[in-house]
Amino acid sequence: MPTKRGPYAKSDQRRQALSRAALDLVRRHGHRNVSVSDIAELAETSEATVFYHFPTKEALLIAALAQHDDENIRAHGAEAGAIAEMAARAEAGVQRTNYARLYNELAGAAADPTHPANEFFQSRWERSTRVVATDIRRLQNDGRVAESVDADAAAHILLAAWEGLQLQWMQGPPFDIGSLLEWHIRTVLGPAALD
Amino acid sequence: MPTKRGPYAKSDQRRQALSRAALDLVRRHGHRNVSVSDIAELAETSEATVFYHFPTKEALLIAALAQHDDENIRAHGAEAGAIAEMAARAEAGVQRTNYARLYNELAGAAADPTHPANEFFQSRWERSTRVVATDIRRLQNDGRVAESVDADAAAHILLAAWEGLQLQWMQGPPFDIGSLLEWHIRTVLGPAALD
DNA sequence: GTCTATAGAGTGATAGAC
DNA sequence: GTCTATCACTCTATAGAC
Repeated sequence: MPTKRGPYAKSDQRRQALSRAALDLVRRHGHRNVSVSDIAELAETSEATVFYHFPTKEALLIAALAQHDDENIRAHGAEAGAIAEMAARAEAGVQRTNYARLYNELAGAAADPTHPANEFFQSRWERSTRVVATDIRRLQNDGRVAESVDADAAAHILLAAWEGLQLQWMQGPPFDIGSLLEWHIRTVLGPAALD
Repeated sequence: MPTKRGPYAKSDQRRQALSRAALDLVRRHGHRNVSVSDIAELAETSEATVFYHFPTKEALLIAALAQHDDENIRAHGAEAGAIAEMAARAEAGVQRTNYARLYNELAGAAADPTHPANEFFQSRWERSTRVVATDIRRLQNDGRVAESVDADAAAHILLAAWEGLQLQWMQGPPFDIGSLLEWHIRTVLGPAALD
């Protein structure tokens, strides 16, 4: 992995600039209204150059998702970042709506193991599950969740339900996602989990 | 809504033929490997004609999803169809894998309310929730599920978790989705729900 | 290693013929 | 109402210049 001062410094910088530009434009206009040449223009390079650094438009959009995660982790620390990432879809505001739409579409497309976003989502999911399971074990140590609860299974299900609920919520019509999630957590982990 | 003998008979037939051809090709090759002209060819018409009947390739693919549902409902009856539709993603085999990939990708894209597939998924989701909630109430009448369980909330959460699990399962690596679902149902509805 | 020029395929939009 | 011809745009692939 080359660093900023390594032999691939220029490529790294270009890729970064392109990821940032892509994320910026996606947030403002939505990924369907952004063309590769728009991104190239904002990053002050040519469309052809973009396709030297990224094989497809999709690959560039995946890099934009990763860029978003990086920003969150940088802003809130690694663990907070991992939790924040799970909440990404539930966030409000136009910026995040457009981001979440890209996220959802790529998450669906990544159901194909050969899809370039597959690896990204797989490791993201794995990280999220680990963080939540750890949190559940902490609650068990505190005596707020019964020892009989299978922390891994519970983390798995809680995240899956979260994911499904957020997708459904974005497809509308609106419903109270917060209370449903709370109800679910108390049902799975026990009534004292959120106290 | 014009019927087969109404004034738009020809258009209806074309649309049907195109939906069928699209579904057929998607199942065999995956939607990313199918071009509109491939579909036109199989339906024995021209690419330009396809774009007269469907505004975009995506609209045609949505019609293919609906075609799949229609076939299921015709084969298993309306209620069985509604249940079968929920299981769509968990189904095995190459045919259904390719179908499920299209389903997942469009479901994610439909998180945008302006997306043409939004209405399709919204009504599908509404139907599924209704069927499952009804089933839960039946179990309550039979005394196998406690009356204290909120049937609507439970149906909501069970379907959301199902959706999320299946998406995650398709993104791999494999895990035992069946036991997780069973565990979840027993946790939410009570231990006797599946007896 | 980095970038450009260019050609090709696929998609989407339009005007007009039947 | 149905269909065709045609064009513009975006994305992809490749060969080669710097």
